[in-house]
Amino acid sequence: MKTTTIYDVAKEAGVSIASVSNAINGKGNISKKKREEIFKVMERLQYQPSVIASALMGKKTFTLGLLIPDVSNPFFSEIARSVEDLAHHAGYSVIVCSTDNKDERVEKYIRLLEQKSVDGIIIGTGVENTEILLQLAEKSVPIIMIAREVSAMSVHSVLTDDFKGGSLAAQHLLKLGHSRMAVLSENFKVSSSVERVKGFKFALFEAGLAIEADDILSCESTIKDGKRAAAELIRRGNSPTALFCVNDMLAIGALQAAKEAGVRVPEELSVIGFDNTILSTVTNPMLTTIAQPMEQMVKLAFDLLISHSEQEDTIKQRIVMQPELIVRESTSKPKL
Amino acid sequence: MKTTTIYDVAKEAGVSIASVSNAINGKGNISKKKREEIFKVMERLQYQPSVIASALMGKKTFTLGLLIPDVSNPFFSEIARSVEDLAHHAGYSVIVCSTDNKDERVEKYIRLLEQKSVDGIIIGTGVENTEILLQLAEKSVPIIMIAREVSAMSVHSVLTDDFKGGSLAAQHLLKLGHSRMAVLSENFKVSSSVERVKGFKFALFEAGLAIEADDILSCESTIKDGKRAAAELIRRGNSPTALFCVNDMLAIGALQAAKEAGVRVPEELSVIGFDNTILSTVTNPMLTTIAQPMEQMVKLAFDLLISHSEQEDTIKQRIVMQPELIVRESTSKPKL
DNA sequence: CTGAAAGCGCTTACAG
DNA sequence: CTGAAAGCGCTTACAG
Repeated sequence: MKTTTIYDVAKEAGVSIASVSNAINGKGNISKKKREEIFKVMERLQYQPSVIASALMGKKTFTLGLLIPDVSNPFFSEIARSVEDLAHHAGYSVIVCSTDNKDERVEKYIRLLEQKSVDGIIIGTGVENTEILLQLAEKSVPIIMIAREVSAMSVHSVLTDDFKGGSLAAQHLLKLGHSRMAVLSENFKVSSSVERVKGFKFALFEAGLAIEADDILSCESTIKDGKRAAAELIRRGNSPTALFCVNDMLAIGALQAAKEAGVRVPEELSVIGFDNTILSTVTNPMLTTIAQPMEQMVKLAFDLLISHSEQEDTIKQRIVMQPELIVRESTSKPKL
Repeated sequence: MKTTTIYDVAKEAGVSIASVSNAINGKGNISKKKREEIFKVMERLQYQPSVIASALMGKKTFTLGLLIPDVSNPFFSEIARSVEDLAHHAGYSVIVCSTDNKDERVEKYIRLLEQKSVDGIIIGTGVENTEILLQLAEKSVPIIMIAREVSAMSVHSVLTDDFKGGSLAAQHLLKLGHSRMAVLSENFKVSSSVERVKGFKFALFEAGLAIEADDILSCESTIKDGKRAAAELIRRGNSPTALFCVNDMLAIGALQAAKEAGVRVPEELSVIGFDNTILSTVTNPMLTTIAQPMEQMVKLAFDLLISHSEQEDTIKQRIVMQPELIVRESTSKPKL
């Protein structure tokens, strides 16, 4: 079926295509009468302007790219939803790109998004080879980082104070009376994880405690991996009384490992997560965790991205948000 | 920064833009020498063809739309990931559209997708006013329904045998020895839910049992709603020994209600869900549920959509997949 | 206030 | 094998 074009409505309305275009965009001067006439015809013909064509004329595509490690991970799917809602509200659509934290995927996706002339890219994924992003930042497409950071990058970024978040976790555990703690960390290449661990250690240090290198386990970021690592920790015996997990996935793994080993949470082992994903409300016991103000972060990021695309030369901002402790059921005083 | 166009590489390579285009698309005949020359120049200039421009010439946009109720719902975010992977592999990107099962959002998104000339739309969301879809089906953009159905629609669809799924749940409970059961159903407008409940009731009927109208509760599809409905059921007293929830979200709500009321699952109340989302492995007890073969379904849907876009006239297919019972910890024999 | 014309970056017959 | 030219559906100066 032939789609109706601006020519069809121009002919039907007895005007030039320029007038139709002007009517649509509220540009130029058109007599009220003609405008109304044109709108009527558009309606009757069910005319839909082609954003493809108008994009080719240098207008926006009203499409945004969102790079995240994995949409099927609740933390990121929640981000995706927030982005989508804001975008939709502003007339944009969003192309979701799951990178699995693989640089090659990042690169491939970025190239794709460039070819499609997206109006901006929101990056919520880690990148090892920061060259990729630096190059991208040089180009014309506006980008912004969210919940991730690449050092010394000249791009806007909005993130949580991960160091503070780690400290918060430690302080909570400290206050409950724990002194022997362990941590499950994601792959040390993820900057946010590193910061969280640092913050955790620092708070311990301030309290006059130290954490043994042995008690900091590194693993991938899946439930399964968290479970494996936690199981190992438990098997070792002489276990800590509390476990800080750098994200909720790992914490859930830890919960499962404890359950299998017959270790009661929180009575025998307190577990604290990070991110406050929906998962943390679903476990039993429900997970104590550190929340990032994701909705606000997404809002800030989005606004920055969109306004940025208007005024090229704004100074790159780095907005840091405050994390918050959410106490639920997985932490308590250590058993004597 | 001016982006480099086909003209730039043509000039640089000393050929016409037609030759560059031919080289890129492997069309026409170009001497090997010229082709290589051209590719070298493209590389050097970091030339990226504009899909916008080529789309305007009637080529594909290599963009797909995905309509689902909510990306932040694990069931759908898993679908989104599968779709994305297949799409990416085939060179497509996907625009994710969360509809909240609202017709107005469906309409708005569809219009947006049309204006962007997507190559196809995957619909995994319910629609009340089927007119919307019927109209869409008349148009040129190929569509396919997944995990949802709109009666009498002349579109491809791939779905699970929800009736069978409901029966499976009932049979499992029956076999365990339950005779007094209740069901938590989503909004009766969702076709798949209706089928599931029907299947459940039918299996009961075959076993010579009936279910009282009172014991079939309808609610929205959130954890909170499931919790509220289940709490009501429990509060009523004279409770059933088993509860079939039409999806995992509701089942989780039921688990929470039981926990709050001090009703032990599965000892005092068996709970069975539907969808086998990641959530069902995270609860404690882990959720017995009915799985849909989502990956296969997405694969079939995707292939159908893409091939469909090539050959307009294929007969509309309706592919039905078999559900599977996944027994975990939330169901057991009823306490005497 | 309105329209003819050029142009966005490509692809595709069509000559040569 | 190669290039000139028309055209995809728009927008935007520029005349009138």
